[in-house]
Amino acid sequence: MRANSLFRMTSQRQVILRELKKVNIHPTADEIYIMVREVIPHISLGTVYRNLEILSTMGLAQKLECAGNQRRYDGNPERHHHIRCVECGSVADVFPETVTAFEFSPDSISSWKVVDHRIIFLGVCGSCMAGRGGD
Amino acid sequence: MRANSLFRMTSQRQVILRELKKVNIHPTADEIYIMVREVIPHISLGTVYRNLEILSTMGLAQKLECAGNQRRYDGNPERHHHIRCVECGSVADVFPETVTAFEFSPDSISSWKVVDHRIIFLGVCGSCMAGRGGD
DNA sequence: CTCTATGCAAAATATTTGCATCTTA
DNA sequence: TAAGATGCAAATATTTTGCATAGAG
Repeated sequence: MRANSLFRMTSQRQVILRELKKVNIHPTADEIYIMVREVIPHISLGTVYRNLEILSTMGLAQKLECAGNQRRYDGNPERHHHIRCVECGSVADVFPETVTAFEFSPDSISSWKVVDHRIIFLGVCGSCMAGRGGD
Repeated sequence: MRANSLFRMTSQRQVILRELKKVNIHPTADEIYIMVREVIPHISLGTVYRNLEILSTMGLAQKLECAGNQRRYDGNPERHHHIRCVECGSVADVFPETVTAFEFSPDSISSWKVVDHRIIFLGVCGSCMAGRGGD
């Protein structure tokens, strides 16, 4: 992918983006591959990886800052945070409006130019709490 | 690794922890492997992976919440945040004292029990800024 | 037409695991 | 001396890439 590429909107790319936007589970590349194959049976996993990368570059999706060991993708390109279940690993969205009065002193990292930040909340999701018997 | 294991402090485990604590680059398993081999030439990469996992379980080190594609480890088990360079991928510490007046309304994630949070700052590190010609 | 994108398969990375043997407690 | 740990190598992911061909603009 060159710096000045003109990206084309192929049917594969459209379907990958549409399927990614349909779900809120922040799927891995492999999970997206499975979803997209329902629509384009002969699509290859390589194409899925390449397109997720390109869609992120285009600003139409995003690679998650973090989600355990495997890379996950988010069809919502808007800036937001996430919460991950420490028991089952599921990931949900936390929108910035939720976070109030957040400030930090950039002096402590003065040799850096701070551009942005993302917050990862850790918690226990509803279904895992239920599984624990409401603990 | 069983739930009730009694962990033993082997020389490999000691050296891995000591080398990990020496550096502040938040190394990958492979980088730790290279450092430890200076001391224990015949150690295996599998042992390094197993011990990093166990040391994290023991609370003597931690796996980083996030650091791009490869897993990274931190010899400082205290709770703290990180900043990652968007250009070169290097990771530095940001201690919680830096972050003031941080609050969020847990209502928006009411079905979850929020346990903790980590902040990932994104920025450009000193050397990448220098490389850019001060931009 | 030109240049990007695709499918396929192989390669490159990254991490985990089985097993015989060694060590710690 | 029993249970955990190691080294080695093979097995598993996971992600990237080369190449001939197809397709978008």
